[in-house]
Amino acid sequence: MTTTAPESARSCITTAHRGDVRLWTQTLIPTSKEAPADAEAPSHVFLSRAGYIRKVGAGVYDYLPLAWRVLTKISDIIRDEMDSAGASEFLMPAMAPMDLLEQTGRAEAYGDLLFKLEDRHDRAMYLGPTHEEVITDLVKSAITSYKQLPLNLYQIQTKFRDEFRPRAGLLRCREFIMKDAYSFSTHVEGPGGLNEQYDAMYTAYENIFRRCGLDFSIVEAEAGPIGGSASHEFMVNCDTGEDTIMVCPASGYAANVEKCEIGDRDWSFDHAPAGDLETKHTPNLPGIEGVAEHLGTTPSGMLKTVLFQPEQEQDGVQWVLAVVRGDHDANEGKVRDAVGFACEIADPAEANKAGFTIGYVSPRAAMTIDGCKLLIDKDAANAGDWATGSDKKDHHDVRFNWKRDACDLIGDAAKCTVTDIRNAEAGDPSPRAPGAFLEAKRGIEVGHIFKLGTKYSEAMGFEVPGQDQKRAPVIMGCYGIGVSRTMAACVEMSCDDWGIRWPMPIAPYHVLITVLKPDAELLTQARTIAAELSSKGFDVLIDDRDERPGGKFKDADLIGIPVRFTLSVKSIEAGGVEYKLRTSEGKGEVLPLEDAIAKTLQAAEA
RNA sequence: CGGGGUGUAGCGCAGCUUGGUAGCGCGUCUCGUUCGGGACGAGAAGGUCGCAGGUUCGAAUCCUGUCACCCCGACCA
Repeated sequence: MTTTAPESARSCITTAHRGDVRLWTQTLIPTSKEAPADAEAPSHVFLSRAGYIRKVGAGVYDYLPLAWRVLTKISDIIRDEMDSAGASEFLMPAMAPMDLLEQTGRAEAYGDLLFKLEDRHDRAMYLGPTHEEVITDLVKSAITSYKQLPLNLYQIQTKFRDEFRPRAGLLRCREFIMKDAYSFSTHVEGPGGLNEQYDAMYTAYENIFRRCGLDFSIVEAEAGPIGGSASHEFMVNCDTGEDTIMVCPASGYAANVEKCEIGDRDWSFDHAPAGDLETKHTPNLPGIEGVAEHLGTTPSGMLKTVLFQPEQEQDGVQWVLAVVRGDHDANEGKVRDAVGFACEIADPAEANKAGFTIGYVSPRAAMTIDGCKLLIDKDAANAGDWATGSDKKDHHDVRFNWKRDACDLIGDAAKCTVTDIRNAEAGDPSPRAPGAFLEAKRGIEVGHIFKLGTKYSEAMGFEVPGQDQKRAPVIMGCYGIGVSRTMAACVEMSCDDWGIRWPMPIAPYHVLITVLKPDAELLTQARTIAAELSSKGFDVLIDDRDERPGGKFKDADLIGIPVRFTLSVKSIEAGGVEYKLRTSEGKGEVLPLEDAIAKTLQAAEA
């Protein structure tokens, strides 16, 4: 059977909407003078006040028409670039049976972060925080040969994560919109391999965030299970960001502080003791600053011994003691890399039972307690005059000297390693350029790409036969963009005291026509101008409300449309419309209509 | 999950100590005057004071429980 498309459909070869014209009174833009009491972050305040979002519950928001237009524009850019990079859009369900997550152990790994529910037959279900299992299950059933790979599928969908503490409006919510893509390959290197897929996504992401008009950095992130530099984060640069990124101005190296390497530092245990080891009473001093002050030193003169436990049993190693300078923080990922297996901060009760005095652990505990591995940060492997815990409650030692007081340990390579195990800080030597120093910046993570490897395909038994007729697990990558977070991050990046300043590409409308006194004549004129702009592809919002000028101007600044045309009896008498960019100060200039449109085109090109 | 705090009109808040007619500002509606950067006057509507118990002649207020929300911290593919 054949069917013929109706005549009207033939002219509709594209559904991309450009050149929308909308009356303010025709849509819902509930602006307000005051923000909700709990809003602090600029994006939260302005998106609320400007009528983009509204809180439904903790970390759950309505996206009102203006917000939805922004999200749609971001999504369209994403689709365009993902499609160009060879990925295909599809859609998975938000809800899935729990046994999928149980196959990979993530039902437990996610813990309370997972929204769980039961259906009427008491079957366990969950709302997807991400979709590796669902897609692996799908592709496993559909892909039966290496000839069908590589493949990259993506979706734009609502995700659910029951965050302990949702905060800052859309920046950290429990329900949010995410683009997630998954690639499948039979090999890593070469054509069609994981690396090629990954690089294509890297480029697509660069294009996406650039086209959205964002100021962003690409940083190395905590690596996936494959290891190496297998993960990058895309960060919107902005001082209010939650994440810290480290950059080397000389080499261009940039990394999340969690992951950032530190350049080489000199260290040596060959320092003469400053005097006899002495144990001092330091009661009721919880913080390291307090202890340092009591002992007449500073945190940088102290050793901090952080106790880790292997996540899984390791032969011989039950405890990992990470020693860093008192003013530094031990880094879990670096500790893992140094010992070669995953560790977590030790459970205090278990540690105390094993003989550690949590809060007062010294490196020397490794000498008396079985199964200890000692890691010493390079900055802690120096000099001979440290203050440390003394393995006794409310006591610290002073004038600790590595060579004299822990000789057996530092001489035993099996038990003790000196390496980089702390978080990088501003001013640390760059790992890529000798003589250069790291700088710290703040950012908001809007994209993250991973080389997953075979973690999920192995757990779920997804293997395909290769050309050599051997079955091998498929190699995966996953690539996420927080769509709703991108919108909020953009506001954080680009706003002033009065409201939002959207970049042209993702602004809900390109031009706002503020009709000062919306009588029939001016409104007709506004529609004519809007039609003209629309024909050039601009989306136009006409403020036709019967409000006083002051309120309309305040609202115009608040909602942040990049170009404002003001239409009034005065401007018409003066020969045209008043043209003003949201980013420019003052009143704007009255121009003949064609000049104003020309300027708008210019602004769109910029 | 630890610590702190808040639930009263659409939004922001007072009232609670010492129980007795539920208030203010903004917003909304009506009328009038205004009209290029959040006007002025007059009038009006709108709340079972988070919920459930208890004490009391009487509870927004005191007691118990519970739920929701927020802040700091911890945590965060």
